[in-house]
Amino acid sequence: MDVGREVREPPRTARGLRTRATLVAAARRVFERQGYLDAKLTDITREAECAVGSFYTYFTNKEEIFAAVLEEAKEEMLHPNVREMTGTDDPVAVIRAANRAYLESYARNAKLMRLLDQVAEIDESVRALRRRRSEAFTKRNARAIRELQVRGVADPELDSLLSATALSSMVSRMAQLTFVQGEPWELDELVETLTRLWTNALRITPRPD
Amino acid sequence: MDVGREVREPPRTARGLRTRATLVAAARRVFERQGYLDAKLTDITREAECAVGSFYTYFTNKEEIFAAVLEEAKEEMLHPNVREMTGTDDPVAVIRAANRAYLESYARNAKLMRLLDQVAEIDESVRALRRRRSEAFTKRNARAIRELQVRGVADPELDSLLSATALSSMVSRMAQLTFVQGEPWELDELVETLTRLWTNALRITPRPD
Amino acid sequence: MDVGREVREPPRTARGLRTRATLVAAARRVFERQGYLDAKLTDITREAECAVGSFYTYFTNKEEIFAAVLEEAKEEMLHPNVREMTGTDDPVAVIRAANRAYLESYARNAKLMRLLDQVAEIDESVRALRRRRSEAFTKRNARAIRELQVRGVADPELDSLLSATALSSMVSRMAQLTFVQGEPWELDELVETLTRLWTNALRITPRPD
Amino acid sequence: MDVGREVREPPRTARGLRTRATLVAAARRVFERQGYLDAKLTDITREAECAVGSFYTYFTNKEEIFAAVLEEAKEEMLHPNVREMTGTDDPVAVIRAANRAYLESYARNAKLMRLLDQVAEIDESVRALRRRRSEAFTKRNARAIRELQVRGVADPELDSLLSATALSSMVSRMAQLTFVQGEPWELDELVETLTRLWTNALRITPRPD
DNA sequence: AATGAATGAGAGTTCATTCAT
DNA sequence: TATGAATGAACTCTCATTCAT
Repeated sequence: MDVGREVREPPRTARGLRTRATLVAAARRVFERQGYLDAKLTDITREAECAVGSFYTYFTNKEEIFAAVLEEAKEEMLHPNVREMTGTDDPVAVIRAANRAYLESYARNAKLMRLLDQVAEIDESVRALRRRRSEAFTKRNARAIRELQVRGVADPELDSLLSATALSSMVSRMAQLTFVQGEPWELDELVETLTRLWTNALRITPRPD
Repeated sequence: MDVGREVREPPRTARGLRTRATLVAAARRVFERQGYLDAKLTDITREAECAVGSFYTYFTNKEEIFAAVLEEAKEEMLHPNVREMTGTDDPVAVIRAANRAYLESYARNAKLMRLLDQVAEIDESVRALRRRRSEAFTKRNARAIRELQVRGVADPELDSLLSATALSSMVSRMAQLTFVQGEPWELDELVETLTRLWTNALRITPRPD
Repeated sequence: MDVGREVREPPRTARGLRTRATLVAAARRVFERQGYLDAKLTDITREAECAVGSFYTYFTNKEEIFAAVLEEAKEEMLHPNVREMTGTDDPVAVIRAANRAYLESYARNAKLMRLLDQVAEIDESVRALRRRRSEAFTKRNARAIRELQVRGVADPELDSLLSATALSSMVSRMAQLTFVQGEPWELDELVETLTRLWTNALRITPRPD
Repeated sequence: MDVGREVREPPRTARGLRTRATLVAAARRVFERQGYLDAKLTDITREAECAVGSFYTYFTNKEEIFAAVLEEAKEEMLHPNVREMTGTDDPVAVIRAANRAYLESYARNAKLMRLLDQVAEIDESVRALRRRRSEAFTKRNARAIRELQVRGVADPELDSLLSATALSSMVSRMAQLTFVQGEPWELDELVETLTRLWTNALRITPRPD
């Protein structure tokens, strides 16, 4: 995960691939069950039903297998590009769809998201990874806001990037509170309120036509 | 910190009080410098220039001294009741003042806030403490929103508690991004944009009078 | 032993001094019994009847306690300045006395010398230590040879430093063969033959007076 | 290497012979580069570009492949019988030629000699092998000394075997200091001084004829 | 109250050797 | 024969906690 760390060679045989995959899957279960800190290497190898030494055939340490777990789970956590999916131009509908998609994805991967929160507090490189991902998401939102401003349907006074960051923060933090911390909001309720706050905040006006 | 944990008697002598205070101060420095996890008890006693054994005269473990550090720093982190301070009834001015006060306080205590983030990921009781504090803050905000709705100057469609939570989340997360993660926003810029987003989101209308 | 290695603080109490000394004595026994490589830290603590952790109170690793063993044994291995002791000016007698002293000291410390041989092959810093010690010895001998050459009683063709090194090497290697490798030479026989070879080699002539 | 150790069958196929030879050559490079102790079996197989398992087809352990390396290098390290080569009867010339031959051979094989030193400290059987070799050499020298004594051209007081051992030790140790430890003596200087010390030591007198 | 040495469970890591393919 | 993954005993080192002084 860290730069300059020696990395193990990838397995050359089918058997090796299988063992490596078993270890990554076991690691994910152990991490989600016990948290990153309390997960010991032996917990992982016990869960994978293999010898300690086998761990070191594929990974040099806990960070590295955690990186592998994230790599494995990458697709599960991707934010879809909602605008294209919805096939509409109505900004409110697009924002609503995006919020819903984000919240549903968060709910599905709640355990992993919680894990990411924990590790991000400990490991600089995970923090960086996470920042890179959310930056991409935020920039897309900032571009969308700018377009709305140009079209004259959003508050032109707002800084688009800062606003996108703030509103994205609002949504992601609410997702965290709900699906990780266990605050008892309903998904529909969340989607509606967050969408209304978001569109109000941008002063999105009903289409003039 | 956790319920049911045996807790050390408070010191009875002046000397004891002094040693305890030295330890708490040293612990804060060590925690802020190394983070909670990397802070070893011996680091704390070395920083306090006292023997390891003395630690156990006042605390049973690291969690307990961390609780003492938080207790000590409580006042520093309080959010003032801005409405009373500003002496105005203009909701935008009040919100702007509250946001500024919050952000300034966060900036002042950035190291401690970062520490809290880290420990909250690890220790359930700190997570609970933190939730209690922000709940109090959020409820005050929810009440204020309700009043504005009653007065007819805020969007009546919004759920006041959920909105208060969401908007508070937005501000606190931006504080974290700026003062802990190091995002390069300016304080004034932040205050203005967040305040505008917040008041827009509530659709606060200019006073009818 | 190595430069730049963090070193443990010396003990502050009598009890600490005692434990440290116990460990060093135990280490010497274990090293002499099993050799440096086969001596495990746990062998040393078991021999010293203390916990593993106590080892690390005083030493950071095996090299460091080995250095302490050498430090402790330093005096035992010193080469006396024989010339002053013999109180004679007869070069043959002085050389004989020096050789005897050296061989007797080697015989007394045979186990330690063997240990030194072994560790010198492994640890650069021990090799350096050893070179420093024998250099001092050799330089003294070179000076003595030069004096004899000046007095006209030794072969003036010989390079004094190279000759001193070679003849010292001869003696020390014979000591090693006899007392470490177990070659069955008698001490007296060794003293006489080495002395005769040494004085012959320098062509020390009977005093002209 | 040790008696009673199970030894692998020699390879039966050409391919097997090739693999074995590759391993021995690789082992020598790895040993000379890293030293015996730091050479791991995987280092050797990696250097030989073959699988770990193949190692065990030909050797049972590290000692055995080291023995094979020595076997391979045997001829390189042989001490020629100089007397026959020089074709002269002048003892000084013969001794000079022998010393030069020895030192040149040592210089050529310095890396291997250093390796031998290291392994001899660790492995009893290598120590024995080495003793056998130098004994043969020493006995030849002792015989030569005895002849000189009989011919009346060498000090008759000296024990021939002990003297041969001592003088050989002197030369071999100087070779070690120079070509392994890096003492900066010149080859010619060494040859001359050692030869003079050696002939002086034996009190070799100019031929009476 | 203060001291600091003693403790030892527990974690990470290495690597010679085995073995199924 | 060749391959390289699998194994686990063995070792080093850490550090919270105890305890005698």
